[in-house]
Amino acid sequence: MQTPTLRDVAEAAGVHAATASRALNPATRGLVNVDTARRVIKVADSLGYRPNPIARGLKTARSGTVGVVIPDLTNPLFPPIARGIERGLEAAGYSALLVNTDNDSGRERAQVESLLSRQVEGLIVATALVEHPLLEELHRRGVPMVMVHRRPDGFEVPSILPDDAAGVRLAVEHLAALGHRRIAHLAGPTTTSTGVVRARAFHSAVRDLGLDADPSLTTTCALWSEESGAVALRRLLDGGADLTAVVAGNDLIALGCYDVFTERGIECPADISVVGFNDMPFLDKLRPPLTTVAIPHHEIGTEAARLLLDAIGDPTRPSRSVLFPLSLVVRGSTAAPARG
Amino acid sequence: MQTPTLRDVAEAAGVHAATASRALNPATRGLVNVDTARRVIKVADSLGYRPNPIARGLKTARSGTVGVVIPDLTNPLFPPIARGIERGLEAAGYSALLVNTDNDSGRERAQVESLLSRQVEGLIVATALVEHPLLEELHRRGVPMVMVHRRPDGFEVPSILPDDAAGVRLAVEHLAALGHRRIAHLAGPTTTSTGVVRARAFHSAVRDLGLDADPSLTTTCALWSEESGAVALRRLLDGGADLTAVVAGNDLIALGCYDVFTERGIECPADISVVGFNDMPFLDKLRPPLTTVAIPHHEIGTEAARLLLDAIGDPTRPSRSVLFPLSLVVRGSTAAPARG
DNA sequence: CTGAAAGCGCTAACAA
DNA sequence: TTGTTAGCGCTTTCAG
Repeated sequence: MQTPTLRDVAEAAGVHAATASRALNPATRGLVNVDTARRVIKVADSLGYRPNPIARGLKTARSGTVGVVIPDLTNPLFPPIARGIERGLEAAGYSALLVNTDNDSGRERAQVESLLSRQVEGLIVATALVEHPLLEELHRRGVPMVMVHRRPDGFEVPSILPDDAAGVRLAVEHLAALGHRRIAHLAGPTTTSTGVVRARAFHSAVRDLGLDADPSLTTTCALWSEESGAVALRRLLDGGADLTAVVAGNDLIALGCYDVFTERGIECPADISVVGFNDMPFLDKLRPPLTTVAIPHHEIGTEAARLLLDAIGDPTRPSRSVLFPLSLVVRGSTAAPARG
Repeated sequence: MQTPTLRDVAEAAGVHAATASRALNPATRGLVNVDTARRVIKVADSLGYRPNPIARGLKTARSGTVGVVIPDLTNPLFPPIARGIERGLEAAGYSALLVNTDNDSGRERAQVESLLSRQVEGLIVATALVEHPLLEELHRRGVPMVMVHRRPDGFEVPSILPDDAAGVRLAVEHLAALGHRRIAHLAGPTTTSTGVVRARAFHSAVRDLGLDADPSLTTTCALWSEESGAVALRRLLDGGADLTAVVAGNDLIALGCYDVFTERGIECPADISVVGFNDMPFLDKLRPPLTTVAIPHHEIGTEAARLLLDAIGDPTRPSRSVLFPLSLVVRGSTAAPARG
């Protein structure tokens, strides 16, 4: 015999299926005689009854699942967020359906449709390249939604963002405290909001701290990649930039700097200090271990889950966004400048 | 109006819902007049009809989903496997439901139950610590299943395994070719099949190649972790072991060796060469970049998906297992020994 | 080739 | 407090 159905339980307990349903559902248990309820529960238990959420979903249009849209699971940023989300959901009895989009808007649309047709009750979207029309359409359709690491510009959706500006400021303050005055910034692509926000924050931090605000100390990377970072630093150095420290747009860009150091015999941190951003895994294994700004991915995930559950519970609730504080992880790649 | 239902389509096309169903389902389309079918399809298309897989699943007990059970998504081993699985499934129109178990057998059981109750048609299990009873029970229940990176011992389940033995042999051969004769092995935990298999392969490789088969050159790590690796290497060194190279059970263990090198002023590869296993991300960024055995995770995932789809398609098909060839990625942590 | 009718497992009125 | 009756959206006999 296959997994027993509600009817089997009802029959075995000598009650009607509806009564069994009520007894088994904590929310409606109050409507049922305490003894009957107890009996039904016992029978269900002994039969190993598991409610079929599919059948339930068909009736209630609720599935107990939410969709999590991630551009690329192999990017170490996302797994901790995904785990945080799972953790945040499980207390409420929800579970997450993860999908990869590979940053392809066609795939993304298909995946989202598939999630929706599986009756997810809401979406957590962590994509940077989300195609706007899709998001806006979903929002109009009233799909509960939370964005992670990105805020849409046209409309109001709750979002969870790392406080990039504060993070960059931490990095610059740290370098300034060590005595650096000529700090360069290898900004992330201007096509990403993150890149822009961090660059802007860098400039205000430099200004506020009264450091050398030389425009020739800033350059932009074409991609968030090691190779782009290397290219950018070479460009700066070849242009004769006089710098003692670098704030990289993210860790990969910082890794690119390491490559240039090796290539040109530059000592880090003696000649140039470097700060990354993200605190990817294994950064502490580099030589020197990379100082970087850490993002609490797991907490961000948990919070995203909470916001989404809130939105599902009360769709009229005004959308609330949260900015997460970051912290600086000081390792070996930063030190006082060797020269004045 | 919400997403249109089959009835809406049928009505708009002037046919009965049953006919519309047949026309829309490629498998039954033959039973319907070609023109009618065409018309229905056109109407469905123009209405933006999406079949509700939940309703369908209720009837057919098929859901188009498979469950993927992963111990820890933040372990860089697994994301590429997950992506491979997704890729392998998508062609067949299936999608994957990912769950984390955190290596907790209670969680694992709960997650698997939840997957099953969501009508997944099969399971890809990548857990090392899978509690046997669960697996065996699932197997008895006839749940189609594929194991990744592990073979159950009591019963027959298709599994995809990296050819660990061949990988270890590659590592040892590489070191032998460089002139090493006294090679140590920091084995993974004996509680894991991987740990045991690699250790055994190490010993036969050493023997076959006529190297020094000194038992004092082998030790076992309590965990697959950096810290355990460091502890193990210290133990060997403190015991006065005379070695010029180390084959580590995996990359994390190799990283532990790096820590000991730093701690004790040992030069790598000049004093001691190290080979890892897995080719985690960013190993090329270490100083020195780690030579390691690479596992084709993505391909393994794709193949796992294929095997599972096969098993779902024909549950009687005899279970087939595949051993995946590995390759050695030579980087800077291995070189000829400095002394004879 | 197409329609009618039943039912997958569950829940939500409504009635008793 | 419990049972009856529908029906979620779809597929699948079974007739016609």
